[in-house]
Amino acid sequence: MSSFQGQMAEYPSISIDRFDRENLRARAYFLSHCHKDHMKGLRAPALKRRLECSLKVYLYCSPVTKELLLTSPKYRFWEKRIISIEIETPTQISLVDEASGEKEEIVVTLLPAGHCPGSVMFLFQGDNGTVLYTGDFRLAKGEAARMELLHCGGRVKDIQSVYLDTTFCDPKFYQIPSRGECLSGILELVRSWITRSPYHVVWLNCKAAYGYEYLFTNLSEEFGLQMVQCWALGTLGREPGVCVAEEYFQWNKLPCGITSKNRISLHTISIKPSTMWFGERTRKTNVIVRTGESSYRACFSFHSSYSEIKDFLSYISPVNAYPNVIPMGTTVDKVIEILKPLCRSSQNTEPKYKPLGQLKRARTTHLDSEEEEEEENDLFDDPLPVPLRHKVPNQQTHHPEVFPMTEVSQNQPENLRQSTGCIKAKSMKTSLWANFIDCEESNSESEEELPIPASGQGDPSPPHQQKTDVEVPQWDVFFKRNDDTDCSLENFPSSTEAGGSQSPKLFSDSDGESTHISSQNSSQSTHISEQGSQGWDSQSDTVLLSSQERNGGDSSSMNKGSYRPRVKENLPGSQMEQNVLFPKDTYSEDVNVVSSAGEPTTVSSGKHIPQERKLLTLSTNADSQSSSDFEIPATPEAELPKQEHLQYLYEKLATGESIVLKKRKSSLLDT
DNA sequence: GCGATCAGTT
DNA sequence: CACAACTGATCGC
Repeated sequence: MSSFQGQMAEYPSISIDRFDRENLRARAYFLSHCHKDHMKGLRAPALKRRLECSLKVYLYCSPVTKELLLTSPKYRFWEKRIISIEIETPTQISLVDEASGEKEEIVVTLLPAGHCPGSVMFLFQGDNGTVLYTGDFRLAKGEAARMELLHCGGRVKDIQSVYLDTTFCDPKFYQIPSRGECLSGILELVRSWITRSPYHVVWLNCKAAYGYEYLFTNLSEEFGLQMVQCWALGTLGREPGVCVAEEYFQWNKLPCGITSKNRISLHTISIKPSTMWFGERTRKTNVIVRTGESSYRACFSFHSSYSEIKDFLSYISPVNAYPNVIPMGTTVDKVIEILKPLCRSSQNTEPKYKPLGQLKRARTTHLDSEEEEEEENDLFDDPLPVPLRHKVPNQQTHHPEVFPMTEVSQNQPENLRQSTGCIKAKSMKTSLWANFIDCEESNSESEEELPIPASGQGDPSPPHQQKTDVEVPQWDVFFKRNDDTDCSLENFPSSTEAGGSQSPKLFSDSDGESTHISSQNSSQSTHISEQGSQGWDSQSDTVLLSSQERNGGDSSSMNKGSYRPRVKENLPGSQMEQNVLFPKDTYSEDVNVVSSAGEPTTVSSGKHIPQERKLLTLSTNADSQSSSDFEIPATPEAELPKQEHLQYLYEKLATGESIVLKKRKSSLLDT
């Protein structure tokens, strides 16, 4: 649970993930992801009033987060005041103090955080140095090294401070199986069960949180599963019997495998995702643990493990690191004690490790007895004793295209945001729950862990530990841009007035290297700031935004076709598929049966379901969301989505409306 | 009645 | 096992 208070020492005029108290005075707000503990005060009357008075205050977040947020009526008042910023697109924001007129420029870059759909880290660059706020994150070892925009000229950027997700920053959480490992284990368990008969089903018993989309997507892809969602919090505005084909089972009986009124008995196992960890020396065991006759716990984590945190931080090697979270059972001091040795300041004062080779940037790496072990540490495997570890090549020139101002995504069809049943859902809640808990809790916490798989017809062999890393990303998609020599952001120019030249229309430098958009005092027009030789001219991929007021109406023309998203995390296909599986929030009434062949079917009575299709029952609570920023590699044939497509995806992601799941990802681009 | 907070639950 | 979110009780406005 984040205990970050919202402000960073270097840039106190902005607030991140906190919107109360001091933060009410912020010049700009940032939201890393849509989890409640990062949204404190976001819909409080105090902030609402502030918005009404301070027309230049905006909230910046990823496009997916924006959609997720706006799907809830409670946050709808933000609609005109949110500016979504594309992932990995450095964007300049003018922070204006409305009282004094004082202005500060800052460049923010959103980096995928791998925590939940839309989750990002914020990299801020400005007069007070470069700082990184991670929000909540789960990044595998080495992933920071693959993030191009954490680098500059082939080196990791000079980062002053990192505000770090330290949820598992405790040696007891030394290792958490990777998503790939966990997925493999779950896949195997699911496979071993559902292949037994058409009536063997799996109930994925997820708690109220979104972030499981990675799991669902992969499961549905792997098995072409039909998925029936059990919206425990009452998103079903229908009679239970209507939700699922009658010839199969009674909706409310599904999770427990009780024989349906009419005929067929289902054999159900429940799989409950939960975090499992392993100490440094602990032999990793199975990522699946049997907890009962027909219940399993499967490893799944939204946060980086202790070793992943250390890998991340030591790679970034900031001057300072501040914990955003104090894990249970530990103290701030203990966490800082862990973080400190990974920071540059510490290494400089007491170098524990003498560099043996060439460094592009002075950076020592300490030897931590409890950490340096076997294959986990790749520090010394490389030819150079202290490898740079960044994998950003000296790319060929890739001229950035004109990035439009990103608030264009404000222009969404209202109807997409208006999910059905948001009012009804509430009233259905009770009865649905009643139906639901009617089932015996096959995953009850009281169940003992069963060391030996129970026998019987329904007994799947426990899957073996998975060693395969199924999540090896295709990193080449990261390397297409060329800004190798583009370090200008590291030495961010002093906050100069954007200066003379102002043009009413979007402008792109002739050499394509730099496009700067800055909205000045006028709320009606957009101006180009010629940055001249201030260092800006080499800032490819930088979008300039102002936190000042813009009218929504003028932005649409800015977007059309001019923006070019990165492939990496914006995999439209996977988002779409995830979307299919995740009707949005409490506002969706649909129960979708999704077949691999296509037509997502809102299950209604009498709909025939082919027998050979398996059913995977998903139970989540209402806030489950679509999509994921997880390490889903780009499919080789994936194309760059167009702006319209992306917009469509973001909307769908947030609303969770049924999206036709055509054959595979690529086809989704064509909707 | 609403929101904030805390404790307990899942 | 934690996490994120929910529920209910309490308190103050």
